[in-house]
Amino acid sequence: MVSSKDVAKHAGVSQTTVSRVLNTPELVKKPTIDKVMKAIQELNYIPNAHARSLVQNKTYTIALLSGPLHNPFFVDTTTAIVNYANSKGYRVNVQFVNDKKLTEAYATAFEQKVDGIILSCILIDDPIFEKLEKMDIPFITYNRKHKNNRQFVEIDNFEAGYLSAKHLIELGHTNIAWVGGPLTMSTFNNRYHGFLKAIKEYQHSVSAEYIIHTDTSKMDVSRAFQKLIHSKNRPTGICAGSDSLALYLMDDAIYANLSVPEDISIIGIDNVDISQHASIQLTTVGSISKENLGFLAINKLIELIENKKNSCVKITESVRIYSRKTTRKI
Amino acid sequence: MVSSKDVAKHAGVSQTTVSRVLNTPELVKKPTIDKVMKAIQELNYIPNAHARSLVQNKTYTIALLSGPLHNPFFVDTTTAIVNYANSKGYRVNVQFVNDKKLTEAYATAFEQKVDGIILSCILIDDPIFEKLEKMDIPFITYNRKHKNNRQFVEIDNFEAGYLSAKHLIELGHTNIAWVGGPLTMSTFNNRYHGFLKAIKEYQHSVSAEYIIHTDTSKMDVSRAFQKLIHSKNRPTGICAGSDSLALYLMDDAIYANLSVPEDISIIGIDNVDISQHASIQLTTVGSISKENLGFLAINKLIELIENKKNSCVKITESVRIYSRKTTRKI
DNA sequence: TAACAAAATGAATACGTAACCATTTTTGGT
DNA sequence: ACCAAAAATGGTTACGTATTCATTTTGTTA
Repeated sequence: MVSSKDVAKHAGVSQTTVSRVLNTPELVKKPTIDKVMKAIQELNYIPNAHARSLVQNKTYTIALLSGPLHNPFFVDTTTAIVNYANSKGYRVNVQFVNDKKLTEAYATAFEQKVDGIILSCILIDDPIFEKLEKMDIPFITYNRKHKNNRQFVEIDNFEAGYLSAKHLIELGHTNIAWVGGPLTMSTFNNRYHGFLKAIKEYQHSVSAEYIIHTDTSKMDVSRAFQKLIHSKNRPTGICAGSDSLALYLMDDAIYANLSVPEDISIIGIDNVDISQHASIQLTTVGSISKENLGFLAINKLIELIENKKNSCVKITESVRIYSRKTTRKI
Repeated sequence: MVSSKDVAKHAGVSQTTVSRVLNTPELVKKPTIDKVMKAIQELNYIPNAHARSLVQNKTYTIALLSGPLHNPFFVDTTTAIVNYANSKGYRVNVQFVNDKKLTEAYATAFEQKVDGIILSCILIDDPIFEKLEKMDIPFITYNRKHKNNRQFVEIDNFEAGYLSAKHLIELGHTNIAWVGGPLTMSTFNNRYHGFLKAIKEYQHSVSAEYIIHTDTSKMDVSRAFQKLIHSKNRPTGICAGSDSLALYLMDDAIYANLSVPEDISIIGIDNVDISQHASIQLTTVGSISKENLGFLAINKLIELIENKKNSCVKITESVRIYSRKTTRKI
């Protein structure tokens, strides 16, 4: 591999000068710069980022621990995160974490000595959190958060759940189901409690007979759906804990020969990009702001990295209903 | 930052021994291992991957230059690539490349001294190709390929285009449009020529009045669609150059109050995961094999990296029709 | 032209690890 | 108990860069 020493020799200067040409050319005479640049071209020299990291203790690398892309929420956030980070000169190490081997994912992130970590997949009570804090690397969570989280970006999950239920109630639904993910995740937890609040507000007229907390895999959701539609008192509307779940439910509904929303209304939360597609037109609750949650988070993370200010970043975006075609008056 | 030297001092051994405990523990006595491990725990030591890279000239990092995730094809491939690479102990540096700043993307990949590069975004005539070869880093393309490509994984694009047109012809369509991406990309190029072949085979009875090669952005596709439906002789079926384009076209069709497939048939190519969703059920052409194209490519790339065998990898997967709900008899 | 400041360059070093070679300790066979 | 071989450990170096400090060259002023 051709190194800066090789370039130096070839150009008849010191390695120091080569380094200067690349980093502080204003300290180098023009003819010297030319000589060195010529040598760089001729030898096809490319500086080694690892060696630089070693001496500068700065890697220009960020670890992203994302949920899987079959969840469209993570499609949107991953895009926003990677693109913004790249535009700021950072490389992004991506891992798609299933909650099983989270620890492993962290390990590889730590070895890289990344400048920062951005993650979604953390549980309210996750023991990994303390390890993260010990690392003394800036990190931020988006979407989900830990109970002790100091840096996070989320939507107002409680309000989202509340608005979701209220939307169906106001459309006249009186038997509403909840299908959400594990309550160990802050998102589903808060959304569910928001949902409950709305139901309770209308307790005289509305009931939620079916509350299902399921795993987020397609199969588990299908199982939940089957349970729902074969129940004696089939709900007329389902509040899904996320758009991803809502899409799964729509899939199940259609394959069960139920029309959405004619036979059953479905509402999601997150307002993922794909929910707007004409073939889907999912009614959902999402951030008022157009800024993607991932963008907000990576933005703040890079600020933390570069300013080293220990300021707390706690962002909770307001939400609103995006009323589309998967819910209807009853 | 705590280094192996710190651990060594704390454990009363040499740095060499610490290194051995982590890499070749079979060469170290049990009690010594225990001492060292204890020190590692106590100091919360994590080895520095960059330093290791420097001395071993091996980074366990792969650069992935993918197309954007709003194209569902890249959702599927990115998932497959990242997950497989991680399972093999490789980190993946992801970049979502728009064709403008491709060069920049390569630059950062090169600086990382990655072990290998996996990329989709390359043009048939791309000048970057020679730089890539010069780098002497194993690389492989998936989906698209360069005219001189030695390592690639693709589907049989010509056949795919052919089957796509043939499908509509056999359904009785006689006025069929083509909406594809730039012919500078091997995919669209071959698919288009396959399409043409089918049209020509039935020349007496079928015509393709509208051939549109567009950019792949939503807006450009919409423009193409508008042109099509406002034409004097509106086609009854559209062969889209990819599922991504097909989905855009479906979106446009529905918003233009045209039913798919009642008013217009649309067929894609790629058989992306989302095309199976009950709300979409896109008829498409895709690989017969269940193995994702990205998986095949990363698999081969890691083989190339680890065996250093210079064998050519040229994989062209056979394709078939996946007949769903967006095309109909006429 | 001398004197001195400023600009330009170079030599040596550190970063954290693995690898190589040298040395010490242990083991096993007589 | 002794010796050779094997096992275990340590000292030193290299990887490729940026940085610090020292030295040389250039430019400016009296």
